[in-house]
Amino acid sequence: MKNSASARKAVKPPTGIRATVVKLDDVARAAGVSPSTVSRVLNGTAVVSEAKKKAIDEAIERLGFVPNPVARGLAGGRTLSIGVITQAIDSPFYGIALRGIQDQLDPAGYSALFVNGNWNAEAEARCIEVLRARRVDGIIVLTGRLPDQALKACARTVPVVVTGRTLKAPGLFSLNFDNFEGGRLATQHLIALGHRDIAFITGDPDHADAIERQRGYRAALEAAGIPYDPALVVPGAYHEVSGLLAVSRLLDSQRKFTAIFAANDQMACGVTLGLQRRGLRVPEDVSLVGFDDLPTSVYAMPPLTTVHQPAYELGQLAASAMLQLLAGTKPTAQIPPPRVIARESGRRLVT
Amino acid sequence: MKNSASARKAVKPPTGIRATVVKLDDVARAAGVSPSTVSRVLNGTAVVSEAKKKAIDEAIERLGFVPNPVARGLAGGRTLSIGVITQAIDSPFYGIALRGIQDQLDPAGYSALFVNGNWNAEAEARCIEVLRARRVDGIIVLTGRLPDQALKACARTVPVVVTGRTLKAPGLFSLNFDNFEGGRLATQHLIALGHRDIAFITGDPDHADAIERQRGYRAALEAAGIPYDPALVVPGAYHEVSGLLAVSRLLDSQRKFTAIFAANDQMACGVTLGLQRRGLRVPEDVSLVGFDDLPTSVYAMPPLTTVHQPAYELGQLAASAMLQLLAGTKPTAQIPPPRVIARESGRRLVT
DNA sequence: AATCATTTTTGAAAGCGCTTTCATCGCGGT
DNA sequence: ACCGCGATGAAAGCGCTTTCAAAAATGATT
Repeated sequence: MKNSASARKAVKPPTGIRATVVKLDDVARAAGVSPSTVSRVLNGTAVVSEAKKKAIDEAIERLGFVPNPVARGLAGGRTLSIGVITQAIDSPFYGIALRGIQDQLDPAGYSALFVNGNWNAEAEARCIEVLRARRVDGIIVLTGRLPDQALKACARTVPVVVTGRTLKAPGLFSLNFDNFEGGRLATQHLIALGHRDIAFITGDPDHADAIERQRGYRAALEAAGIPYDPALVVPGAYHEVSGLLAVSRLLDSQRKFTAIFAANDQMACGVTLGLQRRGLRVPEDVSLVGFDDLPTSVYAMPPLTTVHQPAYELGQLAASAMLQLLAGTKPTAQIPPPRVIARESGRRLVT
Repeated sequence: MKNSASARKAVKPPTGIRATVVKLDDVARAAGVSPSTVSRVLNGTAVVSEAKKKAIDEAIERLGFVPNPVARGLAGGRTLSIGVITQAIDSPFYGIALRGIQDQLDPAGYSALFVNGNWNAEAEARCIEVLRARRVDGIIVLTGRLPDQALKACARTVPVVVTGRTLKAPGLFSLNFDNFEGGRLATQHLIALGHRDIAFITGDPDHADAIERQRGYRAALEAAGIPYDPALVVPGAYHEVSGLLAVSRLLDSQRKFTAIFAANDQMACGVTLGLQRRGLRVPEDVSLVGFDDLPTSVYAMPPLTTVHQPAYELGQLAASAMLQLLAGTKPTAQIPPPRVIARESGRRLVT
């Protein structure tokens, strides 16, 4: 019987450095106060006399005490962790946003817990369950397909920040980028360069932003008095191959065009390749505009003209809105408006 | 006095849906057993009679009980979460590896906690502290700059899987990609195409893999009897701009070359642009080979010949090795060997 | 200056939901 | 009837937060 005990002892201690973790009680003893008081200064839950506060702070410092987030989570509720539902952690666009989130959360002592929704409402619902089970203090949903209702319901339990849609509800803050305006601007840019036969490669029609961008395209056309021609609009799916495919469909259709607006940079990338495969060059033969302004787009061949979308800021704003929600203040963040970044893939039409 | 109590009650319940969470005790009561027994079947910690086991499973199912990971973490030790130290969550290469990790961990019920080391040993050390404070069950370190010693020390407390280096220690498993061979293969490929004046753009010299790739470059040269010329080797830093800069330095040096091997795809991307700025084309004037085989490289202009590095598998392997470590079995995973993917950026040298 | 009613500050103790010892209870073997 | 063994339950935490009540400090009042 003794053996098993000593065996366990022999297993745990080898922790190497600092096997014994300092806990709140140690601090309390060292500072000559009760654990409750330590907890109070730790959380700022109540007023504590200057003297004790100082003694406690000192003890914490001296002992190198770090509160155990797990215990805090169990006892208090707060786990100092924020769940982030991303659709694909390896997406070039969202990856940047995630970094923005982390950079904002870290200094506040919060950790982010990323889960992948894979553009699938059901998976997202499961993600929410996982996050709730883990007692996250808040949930940030990057776009996604969860019905608005589900989000609102969720927001009743835990603060929620959602991007990619506009939604009002208690405990819920939404942050939306003006995709319509972005699409309009991109198209207008092409029109200003003298183009009139502008093809549009749509994004995945399941994404609200894709639809908005297309609306922008139509609006710009209309404003310029150019009739909307469905033959110039080909469906894409937001990834490179779909751009490649789309452009070859476009070429096969025989409908003449001098410019293409692709609903995102990844497709624009595929478009360039598809064009080149058919002996057409960007921008000599066809002008091309993308959307997103991925970091790689600067180094595309040719460097891609595109609509800048502030992914990093998006993440930062979402995270700080969450922090505000948690602090009880009403977030007011706004995503900066879209703007087109003219590079070399677009050129004035010479007749 | 009563007020404050009722006030609190009035605040909590509005939880909306399923305010009352089912807990282990409820299951125990429903199944007519003690909490201990429920815990036992939950964890498979001890043998439980078929009858009770069935009753418990049924109760769990019926009540929709989900164990609280936070409580488990506090009580038992296991938190079912794995810390992952990544250098930059938005890196195109590591992003994919992260997905591999998640895809492997999720079905096992584990969650990944990502923290950024930013290629900085100090930051990584802090990451480890954070992860330990959060009581993660294991730590996966993707490359990084932490000294081997630190990792070994850490492995004494918690299982560690590290990539990008080869290291033996108890509780530690390492997974390394053969960068030397990759570099050799890439160079050899160019040599086989008839090139002899092959420039090399190095990666960040602080990364072990960068050095290995360069060693591979030299080895291939040597094997082919081509003298190593330092004038052909220019420093890069693994990102696009550095490729751009490197190539212009190369061009300025007047040293003639017919091919370039860039230590990663991102720099190759910058190289293409740099070359084009000087009126040179890939592959007509210069053949180019990259390293990594990023998903975007297929759609580069021209599609990039490169050394394939299995990022996704890397993540998967690391994660399953961790799972094995946790299960007490010795992981044996191996990263598949490098191979070059010939696309259009390399072409036979015509004299 | 002494007294009493308040308001603050503080500590004791009861959890949070689960795991894990430790002791107990049956039960077959001899 | 006695020993040993496997299945089970009671109870003691894990490290912290939070309630509740006691103690100390404050101020008003005579």
